[in-house]
Amino acid sequence: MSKKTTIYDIAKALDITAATVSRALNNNPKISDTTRELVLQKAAEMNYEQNKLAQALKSGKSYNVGVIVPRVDSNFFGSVIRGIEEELNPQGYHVIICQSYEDPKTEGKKIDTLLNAQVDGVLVSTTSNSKKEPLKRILAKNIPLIFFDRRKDMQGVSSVVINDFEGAYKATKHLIDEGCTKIAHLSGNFSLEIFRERFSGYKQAIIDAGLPFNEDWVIKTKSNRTDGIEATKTLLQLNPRPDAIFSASDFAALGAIQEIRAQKLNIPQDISVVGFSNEPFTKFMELPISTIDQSPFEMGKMAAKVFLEQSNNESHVKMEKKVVLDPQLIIRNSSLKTQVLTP
Amino acid sequence: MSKKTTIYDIAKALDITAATVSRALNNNPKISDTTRELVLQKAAEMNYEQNKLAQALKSGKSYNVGVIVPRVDSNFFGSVIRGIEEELNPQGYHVIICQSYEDPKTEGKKIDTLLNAQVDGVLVSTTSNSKKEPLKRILAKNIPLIFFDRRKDMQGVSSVVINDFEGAYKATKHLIDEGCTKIAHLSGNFSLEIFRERFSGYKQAIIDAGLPFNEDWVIKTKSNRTDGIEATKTLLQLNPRPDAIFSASDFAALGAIQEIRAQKLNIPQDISVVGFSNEPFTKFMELPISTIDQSPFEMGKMAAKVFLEQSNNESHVKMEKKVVLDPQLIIRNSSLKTQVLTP
DNA sequence: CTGTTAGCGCATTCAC
DNA sequence: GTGAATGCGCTAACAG
Repeated sequence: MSKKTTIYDIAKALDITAATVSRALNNNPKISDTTRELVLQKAAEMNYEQNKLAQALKSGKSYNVGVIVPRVDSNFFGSVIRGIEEELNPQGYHVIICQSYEDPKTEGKKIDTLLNAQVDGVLVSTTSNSKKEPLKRILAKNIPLIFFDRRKDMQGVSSVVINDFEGAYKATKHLIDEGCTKIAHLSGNFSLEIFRERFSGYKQAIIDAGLPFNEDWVIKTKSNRTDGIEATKTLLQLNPRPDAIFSASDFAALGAIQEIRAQKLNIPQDISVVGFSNEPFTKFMELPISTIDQSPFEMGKMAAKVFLEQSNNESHVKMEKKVVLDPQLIIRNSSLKTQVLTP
Repeated sequence: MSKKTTIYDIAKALDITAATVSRALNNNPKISDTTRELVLQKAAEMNYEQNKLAQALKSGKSYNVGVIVPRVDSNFFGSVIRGIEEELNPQGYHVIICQSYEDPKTEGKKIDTLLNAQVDGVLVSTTSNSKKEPLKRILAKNIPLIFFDRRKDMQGVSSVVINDFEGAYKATKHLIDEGCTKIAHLSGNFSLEIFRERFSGYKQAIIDAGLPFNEDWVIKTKSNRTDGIEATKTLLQLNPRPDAIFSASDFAALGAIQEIRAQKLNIPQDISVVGFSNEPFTKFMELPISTIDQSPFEMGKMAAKVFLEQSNNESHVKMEKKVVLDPQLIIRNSSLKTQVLTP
């Protein structure tokens, strides 16, 4: 392996100084076209490649941003990350991925190692009970911190989320429009704002429609199939029995559907179901599931854009920007009584 | 914001020299326990945090590894990345994610920027026609290069893949065991080794069973639903009609199933279907799809382990390690004629 | 326009 | 054991 060539090597070869080489390479105006050409040519010839590390140390800018998500192997976060990467890479930034595994302690650790690594920004989707201290350490260093999807109430931190209230409202309203009057709700962990909001949207839609709100019809579940099944078992024993289920998660909705069918009830005739997240499988089912799309890809791009803005903002005034994306209701056969969709 | 504290700051505070501080912080044996304690305490007190960038520049080790995948928003690659991250993070490495979008040119660019960023290793799942030059540039720098899932034939490069031949063979054999004799194959892009291997495995299983191999029953498709539908339309017009379809992709298998049902044929009675990849949706379908699991998580962990080995290998002997994971056949109702599975 | 000097923060010689 | 000096590779300030 040939040792890597530095600007000194090419300076020596051209009998000029390293500073000049640097200038040529960085399109510094204070340099003659001829020497610039010379340097560029020689650089190419010698297979010169800039050591970003040295540049980073010197400039204090690493061109790395850290992204912390609970997990990367989920459709939602995968898509968000794709959006982030797609937006940041053309700007010369690299994306460092970290997983918190929903654990606040791990999250804190990852934040610290990212900080050590001198990242230029941190984008995070928080865990259900993130500690603020590590997050504050980011701010203390004047490094842009952006929340996406799951935020925490912190001054000076921008966030990109969807309007979970609105999404839930739309879903519930849709069920009401389809003639449902006894709408149950599979809710999530209330320590996460997103689930509180979805619950509120659900409740508000019911109240706005003049329907009675029934505590018994709200069941907390984890976002998985088995919890959806269990909760639905409970719901189906109720009297009167709900005629619709709005689930705050697609996976729980899937469980609901399976349980409903196991009990030989018809969807959507007997019970309509709407999920949340637009997981890929909801579209592929034989009975496609109505759901709320969170546009994760756009969320990622938007989070990246907000970071870039913040990053380029020279002034030391902390700006706090809240971007709220509009969720989209996707109506499929699991909730469509009034007409049949053509696939 | 207080300026970040360096080893000089803490040296000054203790009236010793930076070198000593560095030694204390790095558990260098040549230092007295007392001063070490003193330094550690002061460091904590002053909120000292090591600047990995400076360390990286000095040591030549960035503790960053680059991972290049066609896309990050797929279950398979998401899981692989999770495995990689899970294995590498405890060792102090950060994972930088790049997407090639299946484009060899983009792939080359990402490789170069990763190289500039001084990554300590590159793990890549190649595109269908990756150029070797950028990949060689990695090797030329003596940086470990590991292929996973999609490899390229290159000397001195380790790889972690599954045995695609075996997977396809198992799937086809299973269909034969179930009594199918006219087995069609939805194949993928032959410029990717994985699809060539799957085809070979399919063909071999048929030959080994003494069944006739029929060219017409092999159709090239992209890994998506619509291509699966189109190909299946063609297959169903054939005479004799195939009684099974082994698809090299779950998405194409899904399309096949939808088309078969659209034509009022029964699965698996009339036609059995087996996919490939164990995408999450295959399990959730009302008619769960038999498929081949590629254990992406293990693949990621293994790729990371191979990197670590290679990285710690002091000798300049290039080692080439090939890890081949065993694919697992997952039998579900789309191909199970002989008995009914309890879910 | 170009050369000189200095420093980003750290770890590693070499002395003592 | 500890201090002094040096360099990783690059860029910026200041001269000229």
